[in-house]
Amino acid sequence: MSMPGLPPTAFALLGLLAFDADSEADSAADSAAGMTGYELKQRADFTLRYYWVSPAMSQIYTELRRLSVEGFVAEQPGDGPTRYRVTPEGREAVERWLFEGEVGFPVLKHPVALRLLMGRLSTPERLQEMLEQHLRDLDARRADLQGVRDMLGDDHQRRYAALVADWGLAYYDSESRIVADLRARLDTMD
Amino acid sequence: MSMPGLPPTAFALLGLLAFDADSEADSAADSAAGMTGYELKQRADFTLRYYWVSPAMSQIYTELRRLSVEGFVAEQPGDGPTRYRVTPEGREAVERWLFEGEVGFPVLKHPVALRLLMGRLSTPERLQEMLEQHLRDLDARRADLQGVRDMLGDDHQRRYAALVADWGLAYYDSESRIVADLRARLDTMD
DNA sequence: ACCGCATATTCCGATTAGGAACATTCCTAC
DNA sequence: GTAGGAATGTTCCTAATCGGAATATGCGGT
Repeated sequence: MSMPGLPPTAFALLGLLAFDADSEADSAADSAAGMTGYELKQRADFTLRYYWVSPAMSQIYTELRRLSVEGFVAEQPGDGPTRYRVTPEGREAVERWLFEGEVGFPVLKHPVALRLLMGRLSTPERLQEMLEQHLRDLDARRADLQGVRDMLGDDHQRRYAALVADWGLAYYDSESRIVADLRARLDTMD
Repeated sequence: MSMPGLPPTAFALLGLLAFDADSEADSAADSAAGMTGYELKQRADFTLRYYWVSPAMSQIYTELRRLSVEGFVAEQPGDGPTRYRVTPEGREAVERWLFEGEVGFPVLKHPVALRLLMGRLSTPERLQEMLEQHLRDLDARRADLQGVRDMLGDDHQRRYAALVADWGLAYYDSESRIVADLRARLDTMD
């Protein structure tokens, strides 16, 4: 019950497992219950990476073991790979976590902004190039996320995921606009 | 010369030191040259935290020692605290780093989006509350950054810092707008 | 039978995070 | 002046996290 100890990533994984359990409840005849660590990694790379981090494999398994100790997930070592399911306690724990304690402010690690900050030590041409590249990266990332958004469709089960995907898309659009403006300002700066 | 080894934070600090050196060159009669680790921490908390991380003290001193080994900063152990200055090699290293290699895409750790993603496990009321709190946090953060921006003024030396600060302000504004829209959509969702 | 690819898990070293702990100096109210 | 507290300056420790190499094990195709 040592709530404070679990890192957000643990709850994120727990959330994915809860989601998976709910989905499988519908498409009943689905072979095995729960997910393997590998599958969780896939899922995390697909959805989580846009708003959180894409956890390393090592971390996935670390968190799974920890969640298992807490009784929030149940391991099912069949003949094949180990499958993990959320327990009722686990589900309760995520729900509690969702509205408990400090949510905290987003942390941004923005290598482009960091370099622009030291613009004096570079040249306008190089900075323009860097921003142009950033715009291309933004386009690519936006396209990826749009793919995710399309896949979510208007399925009621996934409406929150869709909401957050739209948030992300709007963010990328806004960032592109801002960077375009910056490029214009850079031109008239020196 | 082991360039690849140095983490971005090291270059960020090196950049701050370079900036400091340039500033002191103007206001000549400034007592001691260079900065102490403590001062660097302050400076980092003031400017770097908006686009990068606010490095822990331990990390500041770790990086300083590493930079010293590389010959990118010079330690000056006077009678008081140790002061650090960029060396010409250090300055060269930042400049090289600025246009060399992969810049990389920003990484966002967004606890609010993460929780909204699991909205199914919460209630609309709680989610609204969370988003409202996020809007308040955004306002506060924006105000802080505006303070930084005001301090930068239109000093030619600091024009890039000002540019990046404006970027940040535009980002906060956009995020606020997006979240307000999300709140409206949430109301009509269930 | 063999190749290659996706799956599945463990392990390791290096970084990073986040402060506690510890001095020292500086300022300010009494 | 001086006692107490705030700011300065540095080290140290523990945990978390990263990032991928290493290692299996199936499974499908030829």
